[in-house]
Amino acid sequence: MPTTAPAPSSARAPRWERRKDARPGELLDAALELFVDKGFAATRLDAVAARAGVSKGTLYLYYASKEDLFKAVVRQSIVPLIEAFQHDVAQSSAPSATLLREFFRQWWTRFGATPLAGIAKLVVGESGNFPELARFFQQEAVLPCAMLLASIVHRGVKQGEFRPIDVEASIQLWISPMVLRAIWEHSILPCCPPGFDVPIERFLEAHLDYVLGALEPARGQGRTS
Amino acid sequence: MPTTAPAPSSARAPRWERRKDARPGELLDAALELFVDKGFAATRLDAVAARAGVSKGTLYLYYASKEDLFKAVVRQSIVPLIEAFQHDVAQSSAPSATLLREFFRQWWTRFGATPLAGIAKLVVGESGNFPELARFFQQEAVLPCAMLLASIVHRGVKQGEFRPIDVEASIQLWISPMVLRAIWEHSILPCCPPGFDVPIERFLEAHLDYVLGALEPARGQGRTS
Amino acid sequence: MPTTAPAPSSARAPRWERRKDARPGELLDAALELFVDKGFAATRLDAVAARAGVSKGTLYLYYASKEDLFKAVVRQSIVPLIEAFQHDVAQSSAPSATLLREFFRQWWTRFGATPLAGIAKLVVGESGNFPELARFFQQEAVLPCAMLLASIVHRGVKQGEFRPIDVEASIQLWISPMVLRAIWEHSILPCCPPGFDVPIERFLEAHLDYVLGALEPARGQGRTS
Amino acid sequence: MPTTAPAPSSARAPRWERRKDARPGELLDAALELFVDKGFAATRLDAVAARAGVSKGTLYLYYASKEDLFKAVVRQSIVPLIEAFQHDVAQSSAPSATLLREFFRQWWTRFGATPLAGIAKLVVGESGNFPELARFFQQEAVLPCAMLLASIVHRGVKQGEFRPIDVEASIQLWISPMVLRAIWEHSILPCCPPGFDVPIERFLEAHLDYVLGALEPARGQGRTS
DNA sequence: GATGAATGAGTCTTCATTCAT
DNA sequence: TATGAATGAAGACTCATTCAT
Repeated sequence: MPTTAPAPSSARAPRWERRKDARPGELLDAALELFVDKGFAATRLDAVAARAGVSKGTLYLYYASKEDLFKAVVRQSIVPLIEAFQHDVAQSSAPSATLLREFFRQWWTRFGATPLAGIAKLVVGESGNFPELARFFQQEAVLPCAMLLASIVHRGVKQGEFRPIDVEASIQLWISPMVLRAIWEHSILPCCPPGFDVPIERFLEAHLDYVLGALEPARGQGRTS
Repeated sequence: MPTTAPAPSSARAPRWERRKDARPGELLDAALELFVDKGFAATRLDAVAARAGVSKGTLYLYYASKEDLFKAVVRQSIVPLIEAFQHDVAQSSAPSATLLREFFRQWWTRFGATPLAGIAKLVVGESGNFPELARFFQQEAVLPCAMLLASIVHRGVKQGEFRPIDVEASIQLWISPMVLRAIWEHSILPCCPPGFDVPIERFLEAHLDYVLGALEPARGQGRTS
Repeated sequence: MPTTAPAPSSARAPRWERRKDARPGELLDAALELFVDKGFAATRLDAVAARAGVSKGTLYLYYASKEDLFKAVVRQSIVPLIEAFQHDVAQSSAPSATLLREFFRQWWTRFGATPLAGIAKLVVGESGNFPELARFFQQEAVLPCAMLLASIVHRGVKQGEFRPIDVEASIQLWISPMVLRAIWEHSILPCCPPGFDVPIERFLEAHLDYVLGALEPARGQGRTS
Repeated sequence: MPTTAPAPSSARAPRWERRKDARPGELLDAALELFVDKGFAATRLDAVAARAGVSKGTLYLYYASKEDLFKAVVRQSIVPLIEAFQHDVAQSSAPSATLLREFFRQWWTRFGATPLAGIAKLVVGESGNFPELARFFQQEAVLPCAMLLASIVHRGVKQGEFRPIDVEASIQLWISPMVLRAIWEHSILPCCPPGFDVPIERFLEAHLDYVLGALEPARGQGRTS
């Protein structure tokens, strides 16, 4: 026979590969995208498996149920990001204003522009069905960020760099635009011709302007409301 | 007609309690609560019917499908609220600062503290599955509010009451805390012992402080960022 | 138009009928046959539904799960049969030997030749997976029968019609051939060219012979074993 | 051969613990227990493998399928027991009554008190799904026993030790208590507080009493039924 | 109009079996 | 030979939708 067909033993692609270590991460990645896009109930495990390139049964080797997978997706997306953030940000002795700038810019880079933004939307949307995830999110993502921001502000006030303010209210006010913009980019925006289109750079710039303006010690103390 | 049949409207007890006219609203109310709480997929029509006090089949006399009902819930919750808001707010010739205060306070009263807040959460959560609803929401709820706020600011600037600013960015920044707080109260907050607890009054006060502070014409013109 | 086609409104057979009251019984009958034939795990609900002439979903209107259906099958097959047996048998003041004959003949007519025989086989086979059913069977079927038989024997002994014996052991010995034959006819026999073929009449005759022989008061007291 | 490879058999620890020869038996033992307890369908091969201390894949090195394993369990449990029984019992020239006693006592020792009792329950329970096993059981276990018993009785009758009787019916009647008791101890009894508790010794004693009583040649010839 | 029994397509989950290692 | 990760067909169960009453 004149054909030069390769030996059948090595030419055939294996029907599947054994990738015990890599699988959990791949599954979580696939699941994350779909859960963020469609929510818990509307995500079919078939789709997750297909996207991860495995069969449906394989999912169950790593996660005991759809709910389990869902919780793992949320938990494992949050923890490493938050830890890195806490570790890296605000460790310096730079002026508090600089730290604040850094905080918001980093926040966007690390959360707003990453899957965590999708997770925020997801947790908000599913909180009615998975309250324990909402609690987890609050404890492990929201509060750490808020505390970090609060500590920067407190330091600035103590050192006279900032004027004294209502820190708790301010933190909510200042984090909100970041969080909502992140959520928006994973929900409304992909569906719509954007009404206003403010690029993130300009958005951040304006935000920092206002925040630092409000903290400026020189400014007249209080205003009649 | 010679028959002696009694007048159908009043002569005997009706076989069913209620009239055709009141039904749609009652169904929408029941559906709204459940959709907001659980999302589209996890809401069962049985539950909606039960809450509305009708049978499952009756739903189909008024809405052709679950999706239809869902869209009706979203649309009919938004439209009247927005219309009333546009009509009532900013019709006065009061100082722009006063108008602005009024805008935010009314916003909270009319949206933040009403079912619409739940709708916002719902639309954000379901945008992946119902992009046309997201578009509708953007067009009918988000943009009108944004335009209203923009018009107030523009007027203030033109009349010299406010200093000139980046209006588009500012609007996003200033609406965000309101919207996110509204969403939060329908998602994370009901599940959690609140980490920080800032009452809505204090929250609004601080917010207005910052917004008006940023618009104050007296203040130093710009800041290097 | 010259066709005489019947009016379409009345000619079409309805897609299904509403038979709320009759359904549970029909479902149980269908399930009984299949469970007895194949056991719990190997019986598919599709098959039960098909045999009952309904769709799979209809099963769940009446029984919450496969297990529920299974338990209902067992429970509701046993109770009426046993009650009728207890009520009808051994109410007479006939000679105890006559009563005894009647007991065994009725037992076969009412149990051995009815679905209950299949249930016995089924419960025995599934006892490992459904111990509470085994307990139920013991309490509601086995013990009542045993007590009835015991009471007949006790009466006969007290009245001098029977010689005294070990009642408990005897009851087991005397019920066993009946029960095992009943089980056999629902298990091994349908599969096999029967090795020995003893018709039920001859079987009962021999059985009664031995039982009454053993109870005969005239016979020599005891035998060296 | 000049290689310095160590002798494979003893020089290093084998990568796997056991040898090919012992495996099949160990697998069968593990499978027997589980099949008897749970039946065919409800027994998972995982569980069998775990109990045998091997991996699931290993099962397939010895048995081509679950069904294969099942049949092997039944077949290989029966054959040796029956063969030994046939070989040992009824080889003597003792009085027929003694032989009969021996038969029943041995039957209990060799079957009633061994795994074969579980097999009987299993085959009865699975006969609907595995009729060929039922046939096998009938041929290889039931009939041999019955023939053995029959031959003893026939001999006794021929030698005038027993009175003439309906042998076929009697055999069924006399084997039944043994078989049913054996089945019972592997099904209902483990689940229940026993209603009556007759120890096996007393049970056998009573049984032999009746059987030998019925065979007593002295007794009045027949009885009207 | 109103009901709710009946339907059946759709999804999660299990598990016997295969096969790369 | 032994392993156990991967497969995929099969089955229980759900629930939006229909329709006889």
